[in-house]
Amino acid sequence: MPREIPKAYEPQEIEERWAKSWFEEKLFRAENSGDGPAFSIALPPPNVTGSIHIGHLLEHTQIDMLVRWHRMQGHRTLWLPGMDHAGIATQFVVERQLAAQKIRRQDLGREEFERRVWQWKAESGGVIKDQMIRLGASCDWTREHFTLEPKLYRAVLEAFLRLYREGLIYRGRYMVNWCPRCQTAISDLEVVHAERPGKLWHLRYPLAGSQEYLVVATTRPETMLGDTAVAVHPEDERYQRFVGKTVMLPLMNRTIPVIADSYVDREFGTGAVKITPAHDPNDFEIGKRHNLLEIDVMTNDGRMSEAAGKYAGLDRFEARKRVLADLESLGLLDHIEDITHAVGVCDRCKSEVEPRISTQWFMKMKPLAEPAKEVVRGGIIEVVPDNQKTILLQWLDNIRDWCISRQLWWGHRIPIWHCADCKEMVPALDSRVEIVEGHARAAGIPTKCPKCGGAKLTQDTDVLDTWFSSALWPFSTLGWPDDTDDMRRFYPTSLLISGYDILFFWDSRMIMMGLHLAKGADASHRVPFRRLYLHSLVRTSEGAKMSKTKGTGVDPLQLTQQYGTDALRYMLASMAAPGTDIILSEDRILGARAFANKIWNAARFLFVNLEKVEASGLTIEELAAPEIRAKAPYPVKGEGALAHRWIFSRLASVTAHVNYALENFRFHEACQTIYQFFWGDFCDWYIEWVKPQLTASDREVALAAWRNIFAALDAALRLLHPVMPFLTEELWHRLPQPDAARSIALDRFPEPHPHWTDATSDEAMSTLQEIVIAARNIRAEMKLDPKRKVAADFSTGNPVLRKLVEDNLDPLLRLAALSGLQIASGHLDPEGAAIRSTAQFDLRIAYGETVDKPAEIARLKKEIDRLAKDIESKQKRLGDENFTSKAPAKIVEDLKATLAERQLEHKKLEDRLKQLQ
RNA sequence: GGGCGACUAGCUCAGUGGUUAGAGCGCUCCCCUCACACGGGAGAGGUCCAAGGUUCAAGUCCUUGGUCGCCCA
Repeated sequence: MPREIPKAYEPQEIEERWAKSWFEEKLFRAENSGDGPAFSIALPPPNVTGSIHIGHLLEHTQIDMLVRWHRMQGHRTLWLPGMDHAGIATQFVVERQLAAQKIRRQDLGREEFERRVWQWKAESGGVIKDQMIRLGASCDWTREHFTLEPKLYRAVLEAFLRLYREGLIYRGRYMVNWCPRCQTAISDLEVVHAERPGKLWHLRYPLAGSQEYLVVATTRPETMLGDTAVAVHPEDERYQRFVGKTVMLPLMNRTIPVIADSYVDREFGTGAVKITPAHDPNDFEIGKRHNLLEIDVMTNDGRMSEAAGKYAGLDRFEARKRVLADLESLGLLDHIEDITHAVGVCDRCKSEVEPRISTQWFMKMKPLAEPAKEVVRGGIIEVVPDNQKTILLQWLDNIRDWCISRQLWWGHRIPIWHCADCKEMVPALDSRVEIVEGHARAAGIPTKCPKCGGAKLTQDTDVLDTWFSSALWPFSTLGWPDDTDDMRRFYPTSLLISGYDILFFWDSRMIMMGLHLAKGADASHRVPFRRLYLHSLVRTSEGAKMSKTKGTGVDPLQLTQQYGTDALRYMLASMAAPGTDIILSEDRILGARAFANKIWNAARFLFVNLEKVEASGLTIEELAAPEIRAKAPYPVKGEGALAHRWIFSRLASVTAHVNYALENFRFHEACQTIYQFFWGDFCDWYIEWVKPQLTASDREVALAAWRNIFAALDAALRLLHPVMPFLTEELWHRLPQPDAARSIALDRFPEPHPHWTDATSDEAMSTLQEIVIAARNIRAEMKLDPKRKVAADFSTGNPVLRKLVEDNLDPLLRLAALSGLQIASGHLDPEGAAIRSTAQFDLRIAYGETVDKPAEIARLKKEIDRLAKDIESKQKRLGDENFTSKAPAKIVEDLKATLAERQLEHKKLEDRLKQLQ
C-alpha cells in the first residue's frame, strides 16, 4: 500500500494510469447472458474525422455517470461505442489533403480515392477513441463499431432493400438543395437559414408589342435568365388585364407568359413575380401546375450553364453583377430596395445553397412518422425534458420526404443497378456483402435485367446520406438483421442521450427506422430506446455556440491537463440542469478542482493518522476490511457517539437523493447533494467532531471510530465514483479490498439502508451545530483571537437539550473554541456580554475588554425589525378566516408553531435591547 | 409567420404552490491552528423582468406586455 501521499491532488499520473488499466483489462465488457436486469446505451457515434470537444465531454460525462451508476447497481451494463463515417466531412478532409499535392479526386478515380480515404481513416481515424479512453468513458470497447464496416454495411443494404421493395424509397426528379462547394445534394435539415442584409432588385419586363412593362422584384436576379413566366394573383385588379399576355424576357429575347396563380403574395414587392421553375422550390410547384418549361441555367459547381446564353461559364455571383449592369444599361432596372432576408447555407461548408432540379433518391416519411408519433405521444418512449416532446411531435407532424442520396464517393453506395438498354432499376439480389481489400461492398450484384434481359447493368453512383446508417445504429451495432444474443439482451436500448441539436437529424430517424425494421411483438419492443434525454449545449462565455472555425472551441484535453478530468467532469455535470445550456466558466472549473483536492485531503488525513495508530498495534485490516465496513455503523461509547449515528443517517438520505437525481437526469442536483455531503457534513462536521477519538488512548473508542469513519469514507467514494471516477478509484485501492476486487467501478453503489436513518440524531446534530455557530459568530463579532479560548454561559428550558449539551460537551467546546460552558436554565444577564438566542436556547459570552455596544445594538435592532415584519405577516395570515378554514391543518399548525418561536425570539431580543440602552 | 426557452444575489446558475428564496464563485472581516490557503471561521448582499389574474397561499400556475436566445417555415 502506497503511503506517500502528496499534499495536493495531482491528477495527471493517476488518471493516465487508470485509463490505461481500465482499457487494457477490458473492465467494462458487458455480459449478454445470465440473470439480472440489463442496462444498455449506444454512444452517439462521433465523426471519424473529429477530435473530442467540450460538448462531447458533457455528453460522455452524463452517459458515463449513468452507466457507472447502473453498473454499480449490479445491472448488466453495456455502453456501446463507435464512430460514424461522416460522408461529406471525411471526403472533404481527404480532398483537402490531395489538393495540397494538386490532385483532384477525379484524377484518382473512385476506387483509388476510396482507398486513400480508408488509409486516412486507419492513420487518423482513432483520435476520438484514444481521447475517450483517456477521459475515462466506461465503454465496452470490445463491441466497438464503425458505420462503414461489413456488418453495418450489410444492415444498411438490408434496410435499403426492404424500404425500396415496400415503395418507401423512390427515385425522382425534384427540387433539392444543392451545395455547389460540396457538389452534392443535401437534405432540408442540412440547410441552415441565416438572416443577412440583401437587396431586392425591381426589374422591368416589357410587354410584348407594347410600351408598357411589368415590374417584378427578386433577390436573385441572375436566375431571371431561366424565367419561363411572370405570375400575378388571380384576384389582383392591378394586373388582371395582363393575364394571358406575354412579356419579353430581357437579355434572353424570349417571350414568356403572364399567368395567374393564387400562390402569389400581392403585398410582396410589386405583386408580380418572375417564375423560375428550375431554381426555386415555389416556382417549381407553380411550373408543375402551369406546365411551364424548366430551364436550368446553372452547373453543378455554381456557374452559369450553356442555357444562360452569353453568361455561360460565369460564377453565379459574377453573373448577378453582369446581369444587373446589362439591365441597367437597357433602362430595365427600375429601382433597388435594401432588405434583410433569410439565405440558405450549407450546414457543412456555409456556402449559399442553390435550389436545383435534380434526380435523387428520397424516402417517404409520412408512413414512418405516424408510428413514431404514437410511441412518443403515448409515452412508450419517454422524452426528457418534456418540452422536447412537443418539438419532436411538431416536426413529425410537418415531416417532408428525405433526400437520402449524396453525390459523394465515401459512403454506402446505393444498391441499385441501372439497365443501359431499358433504364430499368434493378436492386441488389440480397443484403450480402463481400469483402474486397478488407472493405465491404454489396455482393448480390444483379447480372441480367429482369425486364429486358439486358446484361449492361451499372450500379448507381450515389451514396447514402450518412444519417441513413446512423438511423440504424442502435440495432445494427447489436447484430441486426440477425437474431443475436446481443439483440435479445440489449435491444431496445434503455436510454439515448444526445444533444437536442440532432433531435431531427438522428433521434427521430432512429425511432422511425427502429419501429419499422426491428423485430418485436409490439412497438415497445421495436423502439430503439425506451427513454430519450436531450442534453444541453456548451456555449462560450458570450453565450454563442462553440465553433471550431471561429476558434471559440475549447479543447477538453488541455483543460484536463490543467485541472484534471474529474474536476472537468464534475464541473460539467454540476451545471447540467435539464433544458439549460451551459456557459463555460473558469471559476466553476476551479471550484471543481478544489472539491477534488478536498476529497483527496480528507482521505490523506485519515491515512496519515492511520500510521499513528498502526504504531500502537491497530492494523488497517481490523479497521477497514470489507467485511468490517459492511457492519458499520459501530456503536461508540460515551461522547461522540452521536456524530457516528448522524453521518450514516446522512449517508442514507444523501444516497436516496442521488438515486432520485440520477434516475431523473438531474445531474446538477446529484452533484450538489454529494458536494454538500462530502465537504459540509463529512469534512466540516464529522471528521472535526470525531478527530480526538481516532487517537484516543481507549482502544475500544478508537477502534469503533476508525471503523465507522472508514466505512463512511468508502461509501462516500462509491457515491462519488460515477462523477469522479479516477480520484475515487485511486483512493478506493488504498483501502483494503477483497482479493478478487479489481475496481471500484465493479463495486456496489451505496444503498440507502433504512436502519441508517435516524431522525433523532439528525435533529440533535443540527441543534448542536447551531450552538457552535452561535458561539463562533459571537467570537467573530468580538474579534477574538481564534487561539484564545473563552468561557460561555448556556441556558435552555428544555431538559432534553440540556442533556444533549452535557453529553456532547467536549466536541462543543472544541469546535467553538470555548474554555468552558456554564449550563443554566434561567435568564442570562446581557450586561457586558453578547448573547445569541434561538427559541430553544441562549448562549452568552462576556465581552471582556472589547465592548462594542453600538454595534451590538445595531445588530439587535436589525434582527428585531426583521422578526417583527415576519411576525406581523404570520399574524395576519392566521387571523384570516379564509386561510384557517381552507388551508390544510398541517400548514396552519406549523405556522402557529413557527409564529410562537419567532415571538419568543423577538421578546428575548427586545428585552436585551432595553437592558443595553 | 409558427413554435420553444430564458429573465432570481456582483457573476454563473439551482429552486417540486406552503416556515425567514438557495449554491458555487466573487466581495468584507478574522486566521498560514499539526488533512487541505485548491484551506478554516464569521458575515454582507435579492421590490424573484413588468402589469393584471387564479388561489386561503404565487419566484412557482394563467393572461398580456418587455428584453434576450434558439428552432422551424
